[in-house]
Amino acid sequence: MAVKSAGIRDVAQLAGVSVTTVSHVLNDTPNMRVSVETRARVRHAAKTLGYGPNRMAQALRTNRSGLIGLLSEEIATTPHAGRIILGAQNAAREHDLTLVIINTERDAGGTSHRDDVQALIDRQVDAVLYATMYHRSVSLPPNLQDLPAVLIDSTDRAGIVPAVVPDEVGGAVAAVTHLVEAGHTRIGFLNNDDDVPATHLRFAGYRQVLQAHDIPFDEDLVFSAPSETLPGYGLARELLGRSDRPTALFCYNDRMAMGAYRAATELGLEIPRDLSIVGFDNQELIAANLFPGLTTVALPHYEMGVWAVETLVHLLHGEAEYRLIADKPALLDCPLVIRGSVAQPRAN
Amino acid sequence: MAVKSAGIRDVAQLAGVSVTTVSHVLNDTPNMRVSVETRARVRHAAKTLGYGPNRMAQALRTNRSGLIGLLSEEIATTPHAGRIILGAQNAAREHDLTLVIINTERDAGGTSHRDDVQALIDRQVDAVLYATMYHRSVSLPPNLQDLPAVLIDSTDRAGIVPAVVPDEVGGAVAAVTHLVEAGHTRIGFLNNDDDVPATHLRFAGYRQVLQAHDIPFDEDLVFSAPSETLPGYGLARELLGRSDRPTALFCYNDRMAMGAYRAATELGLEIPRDLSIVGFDNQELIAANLFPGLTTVALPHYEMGVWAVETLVHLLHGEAEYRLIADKPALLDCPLVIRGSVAQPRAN
DNA sequence: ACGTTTTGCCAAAACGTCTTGGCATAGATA
DNA sequence: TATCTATGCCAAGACGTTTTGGCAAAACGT
Repeated sequence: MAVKSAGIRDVAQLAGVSVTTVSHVLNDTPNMRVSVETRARVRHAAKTLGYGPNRMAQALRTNRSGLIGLLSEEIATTPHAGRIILGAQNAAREHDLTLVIINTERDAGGTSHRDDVQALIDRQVDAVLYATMYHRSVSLPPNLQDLPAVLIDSTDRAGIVPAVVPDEVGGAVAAVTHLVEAGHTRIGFLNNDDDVPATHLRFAGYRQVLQAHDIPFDEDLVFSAPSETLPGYGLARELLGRSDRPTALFCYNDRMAMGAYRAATELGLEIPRDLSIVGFDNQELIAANLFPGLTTVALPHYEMGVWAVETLVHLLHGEAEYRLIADKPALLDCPLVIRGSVAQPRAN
Repeated sequence: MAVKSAGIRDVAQLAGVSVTTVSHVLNDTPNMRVSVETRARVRHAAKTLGYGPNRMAQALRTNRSGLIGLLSEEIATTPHAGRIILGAQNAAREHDLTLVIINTERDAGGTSHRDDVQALIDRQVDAVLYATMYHRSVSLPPNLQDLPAVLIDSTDRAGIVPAVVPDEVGGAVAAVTHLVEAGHTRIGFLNNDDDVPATHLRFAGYRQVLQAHDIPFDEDLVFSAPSETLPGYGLARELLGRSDRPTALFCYNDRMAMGAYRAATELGLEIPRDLSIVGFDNQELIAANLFPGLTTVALPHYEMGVWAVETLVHLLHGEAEYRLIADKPALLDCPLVIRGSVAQPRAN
């Protein structure tokens, strides 16, 4: 079945040179001394034999496996992880690296995470990507310091490892600005009640926009609850039932927005005529399938995957200073995705 | 940074034996001849040094990399791919194999898929998993025959490669039976209109249940449209607007079911009191977030990932005959996930 | 006591590549 | 012409394992 493929020796023989020369030519060894004709002959021979280097032998000799490990929480639960993988994979391929994936449990106690990292180290990965399911601050397993690493969607509590996270504030600013520019001034905010960065940062973005537009902040317009559909429904029900109800809602995430849709329907409010809504996360399955489509903010999962791999490559090539990058987490843009849930407020 | 770890030589030295002996002991080489005491000494030495074998050297020597490639379509688009990855990864880990993932484009023309397979071969994977995004029949790139392979969620048009797919008929039977057992006899079916296996098989399951329960098949209760929310809404609207409307709906997938929910709401039908609905796919984001939760059929993505890896392992160990397995695709169970969208039909 | 088997261990080769330190020849410099 | 430098190439060792074929010593059989 598996056909034994040509080795460097076969190429050497066909080209009539030594293996040394073949290696030099195919690797473009800096300041090698091989005549132009010989190079051509070698390249030709390699091509006709369909030669590809044996990665294992290469790895053994050079001590670089070309593998990079992606440690990802809960791959299954969310499409987000998928986009990270996709971005990382594409970037890796660009640099002739191979992505190996290990799933890890979110809140596994004890040495579980350390074991996962160790599993990757045992497999000779050159570096590791550590991706969490949502933006938060983590304390890292100690053995992660044994090799280059980059954090995705989380920051190192100790501030030692480079990290990339979404620009939550910017995303919230984009969302709320969109509402303000449509003419809204009474904008409710259905926030998450977990103590995670996103909670505070999206709220900060919300306030920032109000202030920039001289809209007074009204704390009666801000409610918090677990970031699920049902609590979102409950909150929206309450907020929209009031006589001085807001004309627009900014929701912590798309699931809460989904709940708000239901509340609006039940109260006889038509979206976006009577109520504008903006979500966060751009969960296609929800946002694109609601009626009307939910205008929301996209998280840059794909881009974070790419960024992380690119950064690793720089690190591995020694082109970048580890500490320098680790200093501040990189912020990636959260673009607004406009669908159909925002309109001008109805002239009373 | 990366600490150079102990090699087999260090272990040998510490234990006072030759590397040969160490290798034998640690690999449990069949009918090796090493005294019990020596084994203990070697094991102890290995442990104290924290020895782990260099996989690259191992791979080079044994010509087995321990890598298995997962070629997956459109990782990003769907959580389904995530569950396949998760299952495959867990099973791989169980067998001390490492999963490397390559994303491929769904309908990429030309030699694209062949190139993807080649990329994996070039990376010395021992075998490959080929996963498609939804159940269908494919023609495989020729170089996939150069090494063991298993198909996930698709079948080989040529019938050469082993495959595992969901038991669509069984799933549909479970869904419709659930409705029948709740007392429904007028059950509408909102089907997909693509010519893919699932379309025909789920329909077959639907008919099968009717027949088994002596319920006459009424073709006016079966509608087809693209399997999206909006078409689902349209179909449901039409079907439910009629005077002799069905008391229950079986939907091709959860998105169509989501559309049906909306139609029901607009027509003043309360789910499940006035209308029972069963979906297919168990897309958590939709099914768990609708009101009430959607009873639906789960696809065995995780299980297919596991099955595929297990099968590969058997193949690699030569414990199973390739042709034998390839003969018929394996069918995996599609269990019913009961939430809140089914009830007895209302006594008129 | 002598051959034979079994037990316990090891030396050395091999896997396919990269890399160091050469050695010739040709051209340049004196 | 004699020396020096640059050019073009190669032999051989190393990376860390596994595996083959052995060799002593101990155990066994007669």
